[in-house]
Amino acid sequence: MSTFTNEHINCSNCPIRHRAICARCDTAELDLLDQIKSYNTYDASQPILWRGDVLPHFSSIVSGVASLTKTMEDGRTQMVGLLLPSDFIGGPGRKSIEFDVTAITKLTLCSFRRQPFNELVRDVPHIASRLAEMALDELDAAREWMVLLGRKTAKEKIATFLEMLVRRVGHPDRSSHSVDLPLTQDEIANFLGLTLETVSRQMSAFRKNRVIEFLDRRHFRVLDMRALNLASGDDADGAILS
Amino acid sequence: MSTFTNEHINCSNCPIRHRAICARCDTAELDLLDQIKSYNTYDASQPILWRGDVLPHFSSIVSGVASLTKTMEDGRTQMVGLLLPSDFIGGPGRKSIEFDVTAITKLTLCSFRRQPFNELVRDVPHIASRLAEMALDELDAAREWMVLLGRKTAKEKIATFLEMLVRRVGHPDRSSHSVDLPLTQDEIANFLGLTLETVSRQMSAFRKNRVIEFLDRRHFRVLDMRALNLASGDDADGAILS
DNA sequence: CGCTATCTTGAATCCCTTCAAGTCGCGTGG
DNA sequence: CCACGCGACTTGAAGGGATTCAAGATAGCG
Repeated sequence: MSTFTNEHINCSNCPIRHRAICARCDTAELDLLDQIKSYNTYDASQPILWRGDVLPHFSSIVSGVASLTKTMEDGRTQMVGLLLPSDFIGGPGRKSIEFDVTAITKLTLCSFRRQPFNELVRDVPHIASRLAEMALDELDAAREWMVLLGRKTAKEKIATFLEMLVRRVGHPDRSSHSVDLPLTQDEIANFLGLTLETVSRQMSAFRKNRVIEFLDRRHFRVLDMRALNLASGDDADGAILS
Repeated sequence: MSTFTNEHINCSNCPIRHRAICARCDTAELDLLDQIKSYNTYDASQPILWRGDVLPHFSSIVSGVASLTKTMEDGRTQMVGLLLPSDFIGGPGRKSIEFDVTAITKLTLCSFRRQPFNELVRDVPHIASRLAEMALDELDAAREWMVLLGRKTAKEKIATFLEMLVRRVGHPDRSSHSVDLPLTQDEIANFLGLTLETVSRQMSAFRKNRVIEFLDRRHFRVLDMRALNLASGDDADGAILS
């Protein structure tokens, strides 16, 4: 089970205060949210929700990484979302969830009770419009990922994935700092629609060509960002090479 | 260019009145929308927007079918959305669009001017919350499609696609009525992350096995819904079905 | 220091793609 | 009226990129 945290973090110190559902709320609106919120923490690899589960909360990720996956009857698994801080789970008019949610790293959620949260969405435009905006951002990201899943080669998939990691969890000062790689190769395979062997082979190829280097299994550094960009297939002149 | 339609359809007669962005609006709110709306029609195959275009409107599809696609530099194309009546284009905080939008059939859009629409989203909770809900529905659908693109075989992709058509554009009285197939096999291939040859082969296989039959190129009938459900990979055993 | 999860690498296989050569259906113009 | 042309679809054969199967290497942790 998850650990309920009595500690009631003050919103003004919250690391996702200006990116999450509450981004545009004033102090009065934060008070309303504060009355219905609670915190929960999960360990790495811990399941949070199963497909079909009733959603007791609308939750925001405060820290850590979670995955959204769907597994077919024969075991084939596809990750359909990588949830990072400020990403959310649930929504108005949603009693249950369609996917499995799993903590990938140690995780903290800020959760709002469903019923009163729905009322806030109904009554507070700052929350409803921010939620719409965030859902549309996620929708664009999901559609971009559909291009990767449907049309990119294994090499392009890996390059795009590494690029995304650098952009989303990398240090602002790009190449000189190491990037955290929170996923195993098996999880990466499920994210990219590949097998773990193919992920290993492509990663090794990038290592051999000195495009990336690994400090340990969980940390890598980009040595040649241009090569990575070219390999991702998203670049105009990327098609000319490779 | 699109044809501007002077005809000002009354919202109360609108075919998508209870499914679109305006679904929860009262008459006063409809009046606000009415003041900033206009209608446009497009011919089949006509481009509506290109990737990167400035979005002058937030638009709802009133009738017809449109596609949302992304094409890579070397020509590989992936459809990332099939827009049917009540689906929308645009959103608050979106000045431009990330994908190409094309009319697949003759199409009618109901469009709201961007700036005043954004103000309505900001001020009218009925609109903001409905928009959030619709965006979340689209997000779930996109994630479901990611499973198809990442993990399903060609046969499963075709079966899932046909199932979806029956559900979304088919007659309520399932098997006895023909279903409209608005896409060419090339477009289907781009939707499913396949080639048109593979689409043709799999369709032929279903035809030979008498799972479906074609009345003409644009209309088919499902002869064996159970076989289709089994082939889609979504059901444990195909047992529980309508 | 050994156990186990994770990752690597090779070889064979397979599903889908690619390339090629048609057929089909329909609107148009001679 | 029907031949023509063209877009859409079909079908076959060859090829290839990713998977599958199978060992083994590595590393993180007790």
